[in-house]
Amino acid sequence: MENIDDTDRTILRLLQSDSSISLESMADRVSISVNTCWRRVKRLEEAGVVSRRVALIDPEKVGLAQTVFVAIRTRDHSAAWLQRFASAVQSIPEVVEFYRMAGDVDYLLKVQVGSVADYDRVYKALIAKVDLADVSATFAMECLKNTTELPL
Amino acid sequence: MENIDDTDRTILRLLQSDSSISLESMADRVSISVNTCWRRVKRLEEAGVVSRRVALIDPEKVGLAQTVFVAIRTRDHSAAWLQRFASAVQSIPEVVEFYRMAGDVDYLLKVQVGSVADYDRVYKALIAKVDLADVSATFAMECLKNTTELPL
DNA sequence: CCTGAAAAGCCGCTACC
DNA sequence: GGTAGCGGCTTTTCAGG
Repeated sequence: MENIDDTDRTILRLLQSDSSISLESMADRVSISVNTCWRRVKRLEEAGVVSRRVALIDPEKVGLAQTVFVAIRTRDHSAAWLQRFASAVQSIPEVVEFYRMAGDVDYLLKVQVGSVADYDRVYKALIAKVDLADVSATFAMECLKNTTELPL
Repeated sequence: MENIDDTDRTILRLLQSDSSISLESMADRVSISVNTCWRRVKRLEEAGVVSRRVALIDPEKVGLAQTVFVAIRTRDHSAAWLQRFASAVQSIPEVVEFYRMAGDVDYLLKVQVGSVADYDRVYKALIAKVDLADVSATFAMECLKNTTELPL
């Protein structure tokens, strides 16, 4: 999208903190009419700035409070291999984030599971699918912050 | 919450993939009445299983596509220091995730910014606030997956 | 063309069976 | 757990700047 002005930014800030807010109170806060506010929201949605509306679930309440970061070094660096590797990792639902990195770690995964034993299952599933040079896991002891709100 | 059955899990799966779904189509998919479905959703919300409903924003569309992971080793390990450190880091909006880790890295941050130069500003703000033994950043080159959906 | 007001219709919510 | 009605919100339409 070309133009995102301050009003849009305020709208986005409100929506990413609570998407169940009514158009009326949103319009109030932004000091525009309900209608104009509605059009802006639609425009932001259609442009893909707002990519989706979701419910966030408390990991503790569903027994998935263990976060594990997995640093991976690969043996093979060909495009074809990467393709296979990427789709294999993406299809694992416990892998909630997956990045190709700069530096000596090639890939970084964030895995969300219930226990260390659960992680081990994911680990085994991972190494069964692709050949990896080095896989090292670090476990989170405590989550001090975890937000989906971008700093707009 | 005590009891989360398969029906609840299906509801949660639907909600965390698209919270704008109507109660009607949700009830259909789960094969229960609209009323019962509504009651279940309310119950899950009140129990805090559904912690919030938010809009997700495409980082690329707002110029915040640079993800940086920051590994921190601390000098001081007292409870008072941790308190100060934690609230200082939590108040930085660019820090979207923040974990105390097991292993030789004490803390891991995920920082969402627009550029490497932006990260440098966050870095400077960070070290200005607290005394740290070691801060090392790794930059993500490509995001292959990033979901808020837990593996239920 | 864009904005604001107001009407129409749908859906969430409640109350009752 | 089901049904029906009310109320509020989204969405559309229309008039004015």
